[in-house]
Amino acid sequence: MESPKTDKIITSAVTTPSNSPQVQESPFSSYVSNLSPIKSVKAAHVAQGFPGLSSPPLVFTSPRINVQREASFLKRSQYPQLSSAEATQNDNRDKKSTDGLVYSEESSSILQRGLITDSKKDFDAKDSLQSEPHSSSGCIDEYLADPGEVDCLNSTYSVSPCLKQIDDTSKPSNDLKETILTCDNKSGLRADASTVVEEHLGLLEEAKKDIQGKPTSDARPNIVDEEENDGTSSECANIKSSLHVDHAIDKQDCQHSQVKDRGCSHQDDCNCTSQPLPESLQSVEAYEDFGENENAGVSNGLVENMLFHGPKANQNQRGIRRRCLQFGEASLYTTGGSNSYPEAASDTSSRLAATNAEIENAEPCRADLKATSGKRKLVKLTDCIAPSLPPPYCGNSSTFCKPSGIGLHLNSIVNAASMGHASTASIKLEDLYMGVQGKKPTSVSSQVIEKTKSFSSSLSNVEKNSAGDEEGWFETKAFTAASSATTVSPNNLEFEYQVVQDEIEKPNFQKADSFEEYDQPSPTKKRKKTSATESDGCKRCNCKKTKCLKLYCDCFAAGIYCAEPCACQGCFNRPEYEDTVLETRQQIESRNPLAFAPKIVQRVTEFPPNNAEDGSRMTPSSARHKRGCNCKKSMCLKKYCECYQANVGCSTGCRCDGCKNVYGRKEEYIAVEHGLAKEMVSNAASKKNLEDAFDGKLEMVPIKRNPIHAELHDVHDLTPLTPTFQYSDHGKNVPKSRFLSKRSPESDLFILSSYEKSSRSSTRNLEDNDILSGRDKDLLNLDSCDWQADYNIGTMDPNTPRCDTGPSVCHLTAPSDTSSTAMASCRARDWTNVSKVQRCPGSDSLSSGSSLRWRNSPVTPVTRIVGTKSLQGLESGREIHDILQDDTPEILKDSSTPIKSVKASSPNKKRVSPPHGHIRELGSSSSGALRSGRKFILKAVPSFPPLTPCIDSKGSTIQETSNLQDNNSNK
DNA sequence: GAGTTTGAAACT
DNA sequence: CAGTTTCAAACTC
Repeated sequence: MESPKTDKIITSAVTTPSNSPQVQESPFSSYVSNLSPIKSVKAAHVAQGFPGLSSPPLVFTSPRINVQREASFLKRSQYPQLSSAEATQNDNRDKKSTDGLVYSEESSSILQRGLITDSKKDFDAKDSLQSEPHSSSGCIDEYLADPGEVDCLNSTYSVSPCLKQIDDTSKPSNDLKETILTCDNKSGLRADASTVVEEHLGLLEEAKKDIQGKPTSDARPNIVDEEENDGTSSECANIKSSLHVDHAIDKQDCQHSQVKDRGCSHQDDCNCTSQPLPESLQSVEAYEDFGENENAGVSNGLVENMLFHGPKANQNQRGIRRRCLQFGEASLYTTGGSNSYPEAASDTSSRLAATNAEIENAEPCRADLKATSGKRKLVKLTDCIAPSLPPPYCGNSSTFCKPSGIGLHLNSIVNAASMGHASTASIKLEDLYMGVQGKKPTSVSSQVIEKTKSFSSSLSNVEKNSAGDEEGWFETKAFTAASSATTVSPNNLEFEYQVVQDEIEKPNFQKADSFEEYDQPSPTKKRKKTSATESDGCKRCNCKKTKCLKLYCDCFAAGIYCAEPCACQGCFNRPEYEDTVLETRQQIESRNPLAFAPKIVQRVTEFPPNNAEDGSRMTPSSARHKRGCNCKKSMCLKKYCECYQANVGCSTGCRCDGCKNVYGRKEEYIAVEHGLAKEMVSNAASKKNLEDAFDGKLEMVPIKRNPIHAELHDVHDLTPLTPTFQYSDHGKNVPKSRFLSKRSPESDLFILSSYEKSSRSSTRNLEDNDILSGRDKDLLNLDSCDWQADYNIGTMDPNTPRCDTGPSVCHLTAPSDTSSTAMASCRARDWTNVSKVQRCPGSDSLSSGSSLRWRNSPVTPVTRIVGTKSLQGLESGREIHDILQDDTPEILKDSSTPIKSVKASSPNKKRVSPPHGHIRELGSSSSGALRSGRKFILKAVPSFPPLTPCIDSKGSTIQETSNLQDNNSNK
């Protein structure tokens, strides 16, 4: 392998003489990849490792991950010192390890090997070619799994340059195979990729030109690059359907993949990079997928091709896993990426011209992407990178302002981050990284930075859309991603979202500054803007007495370690005190399982299709605070109010006095809910009809239902284990459910239940909707996509394909895999949701997604189930959305004050019809999209082990009623 | 920048 | 579960 690699390397070096960026990339990418792989793998493991800790793992898993990372970092630090020869040795080691890691799949193993070899080559090439420190290579070497990542990184970077070249040369390579192969073999991308990729890129560009005929070629090429890099994600998005299935197959895988995705996101483009070592295969597949995607992208039927490829990839579980991961990330990308081609050609311009706030509402990323194709690229990159960055570090995300996100903590951080520059974030990441390691990869970091800069510059050249700002932005992100990857795993997701949003909103960031700052080792103090103020755009804590080990500390509450920007005193919320942090977290969680759960749950207000009603009902921002505020003097008009701070309206859960929340008054919310309840009641009349329909439906699709039910049951079983997970996402959905389940006010359980319901509903819906008949798979896939999308995004653009949603779904599933990552992801989603909400108050989808992640993260099983559910009941996705939307408000209320929420629920109680079996209920709920969604939620609530069955019955009844109506209408 | 206000978190 | 205290952020000057 090595010899060929060397050859490839040589070739790559030769081929990329002008590819300084690649060279630079190689070190940087390698560095990043090292981080990401470790993180991803560890993160996943960690997350799993902390099953006991429902929520804590998520947040704090990162620390563990960090620990591992630290080891990796340490190694890295060492590597830099290592000679190139050592680096090569390391590469060999990695190869060996990777070989051992190679999972059952032979193809995957082969792919991995190829990747590894490629990566090795790349590294070697880098070493030889690049003056960059060996560290990167060494790091890469250590992380066998990373090779893929490295390759991805390299490939991504290289690709962009290649794209540039191609643009110039516009090579007519029709060799899809070659391109694909290169894609598959990331390493090959660099070595061979230089040529092949260029060709491929050239083809792509040509195809784009032909297809699109739009001037956005630049943007597209970038997009292509992104797709290639993230292509897996994009593909995943496209392949969502398949993914869903995959998810169903391997929930764990999905989780891992998610984690990986996170890692990937951190790493950059390549979701692949994030993939754990064993999943290197996945990465490879992802690459393959990318290649395919690219090709597809070239052709108009990108999405379709993607879809096919998804399944093609055979992609066994691994493939699926990857996809999930990629999807998760891809979701961000895919929305843009997947859309990019198909949409880009047709829609992008229009979209760009007139970004549909609504559409974008569903997915901020999308909107952003749409806003500027170039941004899309950036977004992708940013997505990748962003995740890596810890929320607090998040860059400026100027636009995002506040992620009003799900987690206040996160939000706060995010907000601050939004204010700050992405560059700063990157710097912070480095600081964190250094802090974690106790070392400062000064040389490496500086080199990396420089490389990234140069690379970014090259990219910028390549990408017209990105323009200089984007370049800088990209660079910073990439850099940050690398750094972040090293440091914070859990927060990555949040970070990503923030970053993405920030990028979108404000593509320009202080790149140079960030790098420069970053270069400056002075880790914490220099930048810390004394207080957690947002001056940097990154909020940070200023704890003086709590040692940053209490929820008072935003960092701690957000599940992230304190970093430079923090002005805390006697801080123990640092990687070196990981054990302490974890213990503390556990303690806090023991008291309140939802302590670290996102505080803000989004409703799926937008839900467009069926639910104009819901939308109307929903407050401008469907998101709500789980527990609600308790403001007495601020009238919910100041940041003292968590609801206001999160840019969400107050709900029934709030105990505020004289609420004047500009985002939605409690009274209004209640009124809306009442209206909903009335509707529910009216629908209840049709329950019988629904039931009948259900019976028939059930019969129609017993198999699906069975699996779903089984899953649901499992979920229920699981739910008790990890209440936190459940609650988060479903919290939104919960609202309804909360009526049903009074148990946990905040309880994730509600959320989970909602998920379950959603899944059930989805399944039901599928059945009810004739999906059961033969469409099941397709429906499932599609539905799952939709569902996921709904679930994640909450508000999918009607226009936007499921692809967008798909990624989100993946994210959702992914979080579950790794608690830490999940946390991050959840946060990220929350943020994203929040951000979206902020941007687009109407969109609730995002919040829901975040919540999902939470659910997933804490309770991997739940997430798994969810994934399966999503798969099964993709169609129900809409319903889910509806449910989420409807639920979200309730959830918020519920979550915040389940009991309190009960008031709101009271109306529902009337409607609730206890008796119906869950299945029926589910089925019924499924029928009615919106209503069913709600119904599902209700049912879901009961489904949760903790939740009282009575509540469930109620919920089920309600949903059923709604479903009945829907069914009736359908019939 | 210091001091005050505010509400969440923690404690009893 | 309610009340009180502690805490850090938000806010004001």
